[in-house]
Amino acid sequence: MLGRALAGKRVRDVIRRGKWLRIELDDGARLFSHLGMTGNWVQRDVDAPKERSERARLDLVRTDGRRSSVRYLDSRRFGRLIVANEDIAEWKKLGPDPLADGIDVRSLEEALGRRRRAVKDALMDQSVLAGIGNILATEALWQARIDPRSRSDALAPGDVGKIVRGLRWAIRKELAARDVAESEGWVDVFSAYGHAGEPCPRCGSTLARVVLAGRGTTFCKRCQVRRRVRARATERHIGRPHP
DNA sequence: AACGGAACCTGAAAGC
DNA sequence: TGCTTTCAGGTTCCGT
Repeated sequence: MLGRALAGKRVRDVIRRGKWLRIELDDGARLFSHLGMTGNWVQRDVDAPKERSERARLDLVRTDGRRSSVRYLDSRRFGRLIVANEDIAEWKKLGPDPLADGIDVRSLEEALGRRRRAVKDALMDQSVLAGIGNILATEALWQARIDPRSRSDALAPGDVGKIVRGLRWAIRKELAARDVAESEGWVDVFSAYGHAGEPCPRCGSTLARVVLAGRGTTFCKRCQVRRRVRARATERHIGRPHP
């Protein structure tokens, strides 16, 4: 399956957008990889034995002539590996990638203003921004002092700017933690994520946990303020005096 | 169209 | 010491 489509070919390009990786081969075939929750690519010796959660391996010859083996590990099997001859739909519908493209406040404002879902849910929509998941959305909204349950279209002027700064802060923090952890283990640099029941690092109030769009969501009820849609009277609701 | 909830899996940690 | 429950960095499908 994978082997048949890939064997003997040369890797032309590897790029990441959001949570997807695209490995392009010299004949135009592409291998798409999504890690799901527990997926990971690791490098091993060519002779290294198969590991418990190993789902795939690519053995290759590097440009310096050395042989190398990369293994795809994924205990929960939520990740995906897809071979195709053109870009897959999941790839094509990805929104701007914060690192590759930057975040444009105006277009994010527009995308969020079109949705009525909870703002945290909207931020995790991969067509809004590529790569934002539960951690970054949770941390960014904590930093922005916005209640994650606020409706996306209820954000006030200036809120999207705060969210963008929150996202940049969260991404920078997470990348720095990655460097420290050196791919092994997990460094907890989070202010809210995973700290439900503990004091908010900013105001000391106890962090709350709710479920939003099926995902655990931690936030501070005191300093993350809920935005509400302004109650706007429409002609249907007012104007005509009852007889 | 858009929402909530369940399903897909395995494993670690907490609860009893 | 077990046995059960809960939770997990994500996405997709299904019913309302």
